[in-house]
Amino acid sequence: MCKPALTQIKPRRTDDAPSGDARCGDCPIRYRAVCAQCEGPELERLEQMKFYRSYQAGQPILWEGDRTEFVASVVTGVATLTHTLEDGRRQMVGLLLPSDFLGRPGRDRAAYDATAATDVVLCCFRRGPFDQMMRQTPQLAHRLLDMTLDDLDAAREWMLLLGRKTAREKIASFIAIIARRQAALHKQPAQGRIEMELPLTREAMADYLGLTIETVSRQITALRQDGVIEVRGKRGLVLPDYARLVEESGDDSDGGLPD
Amino acid sequence: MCKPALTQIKPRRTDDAPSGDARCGDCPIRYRAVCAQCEGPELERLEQMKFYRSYQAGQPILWEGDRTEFVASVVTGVATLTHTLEDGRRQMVGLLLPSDFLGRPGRDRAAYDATAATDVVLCCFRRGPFDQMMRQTPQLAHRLLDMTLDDLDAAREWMLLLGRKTAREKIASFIAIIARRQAALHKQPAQGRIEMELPLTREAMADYLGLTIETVSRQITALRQDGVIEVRGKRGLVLPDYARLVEESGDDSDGGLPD
DNA sequence: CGAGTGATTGATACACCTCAACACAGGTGG
DNA sequence: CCACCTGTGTTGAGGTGTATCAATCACTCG
Repeated sequence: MCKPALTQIKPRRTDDAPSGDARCGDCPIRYRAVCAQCEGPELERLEQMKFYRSYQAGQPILWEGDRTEFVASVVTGVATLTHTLEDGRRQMVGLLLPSDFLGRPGRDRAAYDATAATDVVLCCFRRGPFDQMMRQTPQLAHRLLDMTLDDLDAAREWMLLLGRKTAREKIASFIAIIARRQAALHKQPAQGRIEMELPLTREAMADYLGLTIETVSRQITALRQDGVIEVRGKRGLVLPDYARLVEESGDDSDGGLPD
Repeated sequence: MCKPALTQIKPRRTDDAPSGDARCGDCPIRYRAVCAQCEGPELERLEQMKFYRSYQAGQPILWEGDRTEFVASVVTGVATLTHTLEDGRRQMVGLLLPSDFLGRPGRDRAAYDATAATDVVLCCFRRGPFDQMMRQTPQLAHRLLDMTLDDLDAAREWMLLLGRKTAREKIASFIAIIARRQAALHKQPAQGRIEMELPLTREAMADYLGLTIETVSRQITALRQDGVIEVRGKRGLVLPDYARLVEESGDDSDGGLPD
């Protein structure tokens, strides 16, 4: 049905970033991440625990089945979660943008491959101490529950896309989701003319949408020819009219991923 | 891409079941539902709050956008969550079996349609009191977090199915999931010869798997002709060899839905 | 320059959808 | 009792959207 993954991840590794420089108070995701509702002594405790890690675009973060030593928040960049079948068919099952949470408390093995799609900085916590703190800190557990419920909603929206949308609608939906989340970063509503950057390669988009690279490429070409999008290089896009794109996506009420 | 939903839900309604008869101690899902880790006074408080509702097969439980007055655990039967696009394309996004939780704390509107696939009994809690209790009872919040994380894992497994599996693999995967969960109810591993009952119509299966009714029917016929399954009436199935079915499903390590 | 990677485009194949007819069981009413 | 209807599932013929296979292009890097 689709080609085995031939692409080899480059084996280069980034050393851990010099840890603990940044203060939580200055953190760009301070009020959106899992730590959002922690203050005072609790924030202090997290601050003590945390350490940063950086990954270059294309680097693996975790392999399915690996022991996980840490959980983490994405500070900057984009990471992906993918499932792989024995014969190499791959499906992306999660797209982690800044403030999203990576890892599952109470589970010591990764359920999916995690990969850096762009350069990524993670704010990590060792699993043991973090689990312990979660048991003692209700607002941390509540925040994580909220975020997980948002993830579940996003996953279900995504299932609708995978199961019932055409290739053209899938591409339009994907671009709309990215546009909305980039707009949300600047605290603006997505509307009118938008310039944006795709955070994924065509291959990763294909894995996200349950398509092949070729189909992704063809549909992008088609949307360009129909004036729905303009293409600027490999990753750059201009949306002359966001509403037009949403029309193409198959649903106006496009809920989509949590911001 | 697929036909608008023409099926009309029969307008018959069941009155609420005589509430509060059953004691939590006798509940068949006592140690698997959201209340599993509550004891003593907490269980007592839930017991006071709870009320039962019954729905006949085919009845709607909630419409997308409805105000939700309660959250609930499925006690017996099977319910479904579905998303619908304006043009009528439908995708099931959740399959709720006994002990699964319905509803989202902290949200007052339903995000999807919920429907009784078979006759269903729910153990309900009014939203306000339940939310309040969740804020005061860490083990309740933790249990719900755990269950939500399981749901998220299941949704992601499902995404792999929707995005990358063939029709035949989808059918085999679905049957395997149901077989495993039915086996789990009897606390047995799924293996060898299994007799089972499909809890869904062909239409609901199609909505689950992102297929059409016709394709579902054809693939079941094909699996029957290949000796992978035997068909007993509309809903009955015999699996001569569970392992053979799993082979057909595309993945041996078939994680799937939480039990 | 050549090698390598990511993306585009074209020709063809086929898996699944669409439309349509039919089978079968259960219920209802004359 | 049988004719009729309705809901559910099966089967067939044909069309189409996307995958597959393959060639080429644009860029970057050594």
